[in-house]
Formats: sequence, structure tokens, C-alpha cells
Amino acid sequence: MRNSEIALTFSEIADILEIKGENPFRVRAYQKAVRVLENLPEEIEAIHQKGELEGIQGVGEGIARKIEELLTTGKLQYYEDLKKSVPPGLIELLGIPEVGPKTASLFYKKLGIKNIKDLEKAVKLHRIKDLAGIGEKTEENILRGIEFLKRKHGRMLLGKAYPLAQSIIGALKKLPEVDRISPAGSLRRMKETIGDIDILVTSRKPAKVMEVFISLPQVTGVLASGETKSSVIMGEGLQVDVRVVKPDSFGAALQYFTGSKPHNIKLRELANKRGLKINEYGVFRIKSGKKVAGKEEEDVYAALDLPYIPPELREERGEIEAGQEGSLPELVELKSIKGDLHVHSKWSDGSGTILEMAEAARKLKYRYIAICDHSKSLGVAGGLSEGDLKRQIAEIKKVNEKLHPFRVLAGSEVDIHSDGRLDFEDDILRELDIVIASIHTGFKQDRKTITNRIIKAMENKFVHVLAHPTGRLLHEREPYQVDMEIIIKEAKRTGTFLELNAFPNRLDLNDVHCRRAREGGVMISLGTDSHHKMQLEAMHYGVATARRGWLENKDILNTLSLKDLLKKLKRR
DNA sequence: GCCGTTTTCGGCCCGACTGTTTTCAGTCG
Repeated sequence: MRNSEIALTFSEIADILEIKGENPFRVRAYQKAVRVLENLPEEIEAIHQKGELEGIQGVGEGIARKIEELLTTGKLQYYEDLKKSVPPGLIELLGIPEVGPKTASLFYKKLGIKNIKDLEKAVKLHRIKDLAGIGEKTEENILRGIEFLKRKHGRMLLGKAYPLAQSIIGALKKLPEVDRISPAGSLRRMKETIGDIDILVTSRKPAKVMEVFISLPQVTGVLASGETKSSVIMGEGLQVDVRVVKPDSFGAALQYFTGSKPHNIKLRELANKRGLKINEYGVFRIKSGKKVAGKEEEDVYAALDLPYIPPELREERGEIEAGQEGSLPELVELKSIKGDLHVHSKWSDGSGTILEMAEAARKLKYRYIAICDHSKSLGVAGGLSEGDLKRQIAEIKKVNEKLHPFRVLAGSEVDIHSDGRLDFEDDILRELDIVIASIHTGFKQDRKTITNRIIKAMENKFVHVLAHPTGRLLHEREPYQVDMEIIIKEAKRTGTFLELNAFPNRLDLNDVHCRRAREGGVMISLGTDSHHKMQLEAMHYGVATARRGWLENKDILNTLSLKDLLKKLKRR
């Protein structure tokens, strides 16, 4: 059983307990376990086998025993019993804005409402407004909430949300009334998917800022518009919130609205132990109420004797402890990236010539790119034959003469067949500067088969990089069953690099696996998988994910100079 | 249900907003 399945079970347990009005701290314990499981780099099964379940922060005796039961029997009696006590549709009511566990429970007990459909009917017949604590406004809000839920389809890719946020910020920045402005929330932490966009502003004339914001052309609906906070819907259901705060609270507000929530909770616990209190206005002494920080984010952390923690690390994955010990990583930055190691051209399914891609890369101040077109068996993507590849190598030589000292590396994205053999023989692979191997078929193989298949490919001494190692496509396709713990060990043994594919719907490896690779002594190769020269700019999503994975310059292959890179690729 | 440089029991982040209420519960981020 996979970590995500166990997490889902605990998440439902938390929801049901909440509806039943159980001890809220017990609910929180389950919610914490969900978060821990989702962020676990290792399969929980392996941890269980080592007998180390209770060593996990947030997993105590009770939850450990439940994980064990799920792993060994595939079921959890406690959960099965719990499910019987509440109709299954009730949980989905919690997805409606303004409907929480208490309200859902009230609907069920008084009106027998078991799901969203029941609720919609009851609202339209005006049956709910007679309930205690519910009036006409609530009735309207719930109806609107149901409509909202129907339209909304979950989270948005960072690759879509980020440019949108930039355009909004760009528009607001032009206003003389806007003093400071910054994104906040999961967007600022550069999570791979974004729930809604938060933007923070300081201004002496908030009303003007709000007025301009709600009338931006991208706005399709206004949810709320007040003096200091406005919420709008842009496009197909993405919510964007803008908040205006006072200049002397900007740092505290930015820290607060950036989150993550667990990170903030941990900070506040830390503050409490020191007689301090943190809120969105600043850091205060509990006894005297005296404000000790707030204007800058750095000051908030400094008040707790912590160094500045970069937003990408704020997930409560040990960053606060690392800050206390002075062992935070010096995160990689976009400007340290010297080239793109996964680029396609017209030779296969790309849209640019080699020269066009290279010149676009030069404009980004890169020193090199690797052209890695598909191999012969990938017919749908115009895979190159051996003959094509030789001709392509010749063309790359010519381009290099022209662009010197910029360098185009001759590469290939060679397909790994379902039995682990490569799509090209060694005698052609040895002609290339860089070989990246990847899977494009046979995604459904079981864990052992697909893991061994990849290991076999990595054992080929001409393979440098394993590209998009889990094959996931965000919102489209689950990762294949590959055992990343083993792959990381084998990558170390065989001297293979693992790719962090920067294309926004891949971001594969993800942040958690990147961190694990680093701990396992495996270097990461960053590539955009660009099929068009504009896509080269997606590199910053890869860098952001690398930062979320605690990676430093030294962990990343393409921070190396051309000379050192070539040396590294030869040694294989 | 978890956890311990105050504790193996008694705590567990913090404030805004809303709607329904005369003082607050529920929801949200």
C-alpha cells in the first residue's frame, strides 16, 4: 500500500472525526499524519520493515499501529467502523465554502441531508434557514458555494498561476499608490500546484488599489471587495486575493500569508516558549504587549533567533531546526545555471532548429545546451534513426563552429524498452556528448519490473542521465510504480545523474525526491524538455523545485562550467 | 492522538470575519 493511499485514509478519518465533534486535537493529529505521509521520501512499507514507524515525527503508538494494520491486512477496522457511523456524502459537504463540520452535522441531524444533492434541494426549498444559527444570508452563501464547487476543478499548475500572478503584480505595480508588493502563499513557496493566488500590498490609498484590482481585464467575477481585502475570480475559477497592510507590518504579514500553515504553527510554538506571540501584525512580548518585529520578514525570524528561511523551504520539513543549528542549505539560484541539459529540436518533435534553440539559450546567458531528440522507436515523436542521429551530430558540429565558445552538446533522449534494453546500440551512443534515457511506454509494469528495467538502463556506461524518473504528468498521469529509494541507490552505484525535468506539468523528480537524492549523494541534472525556444524559460520552475528540495549549486550538474561538465560526463 | 531543556499529564497557533446573535460559535487561512 502506497503512502498516498494511507494518507487518504487518515484524511477521511480526520474529516469524519470532525463531523462527529470529536476532540479537535485528535483530528489535528490525524491531519498532521496525513501531511507527514505525503511528504515522506521513503515508502512507509520500508520504514515499517525496519520497525521505525514511531520514529517518524507525528506518528505515535496509535497511528503506528493503524499504519501497520493497513500495511499487513490492506484494511483498517477502525476506519471501516467509523465510515459506517456517517453517510459517505457528508464529507463532500466540507468542500463547500462556509460549510464546516458543525454545519454539515447539523444538516444531517436535523434535516437528514446526506450529500450535496440533498443540500441543494433543501436550500432551494428554503428549509435550512429555519435551523438554529442559520439565516437568509447563510442560505444564499451556501447556494453560491455549491455553484462554486461545481465550477472549480482543484488546484492550478504553478506554470499557469505564476505568469498570471506576474501580470497582475505588473499591472498593480504601475500605480503610484502601490508602495511594496509581493506574492504570498503557495505561489511564493513555488509549490507545483497552487490553490489560489495571494498578493500583498502596502499603500496609503488602499481604496484606489482595490478599485484597479477588481476591474482588471482578467477578472471574471468579484467575490468580495473591502477596504483592505478583495477576492476575485479570474479565468475559469482561479481565486485571487489582494490584501493591503500597513508598511510597519509588511514583513509580519508577508511571513504570515506565505505560510505554510504547519511552518507558521511551529514558529508560533517556538515563540510561545520564549514569551513571544506572532500574528500578522508583528512579533510581540506576551507580558508587555511590546512589538519587537514586523516591518521586514527577516526581523520576524531574527526575533526567534533564526536566520531568514527562504519561502521554498517553509513546509515544516526540518527547516526550522536546521535554522537553529545553522545548517540551512545555500540554495541554488537561477543565475547559477549555466545551461539546459534537455532540449528538443525540429529533428524530432520540437519546433526550432538547433541554431534557433542555441541562440535562444545564449540570450539566457547560458554557456551550453544539450540537444536530446527522441530515439527511433518513438515514432509518434519523430524519433531519429541511427542515420539521422549521425547527420544531426554533423550539423551540431557546424553550429558549434559558428557559436564558439557557446557549445551545443550532441545528445539523445534514448528510449528504454520494456525489457530495459536501450533503443540505440552502444556504438552510436559512444559518439554522443550526453545520453539521457527515459521511459515512454509500458507505464503499467509492476514495481519490481519497472524498477529493474530502469536499473538495467542505468547500468549502461554510456547513459549519463535518467530523464523524468517517475513519468508523472501533473493532473494527467500518476507516476509509474518505480521504487525511487532503490533508483537513488543504484544511481549512486552506477554514477548516473537523475533529471529534474523543469517542464511545469512534470517537475519530475519532485522536491521530496530531489532532497532524498542529495542525501544519497546523487547529482541532479536540470532540463526543461523544451520543444520550443520560449519554453527554455521554464528553467526557473525547475530551480524552484530544486530549492524546495534543499539543493545547492554543488548538487546540480549544470551549475558546472562547460569544461567541468564535459569532464564529469567523460568519467562515466 | 502526540509529545516533553518547565511536563508521562495537560497542554496543543492566532486572529479576522460573518451571521446570528445580545455575547458568540463556526469557518477560514
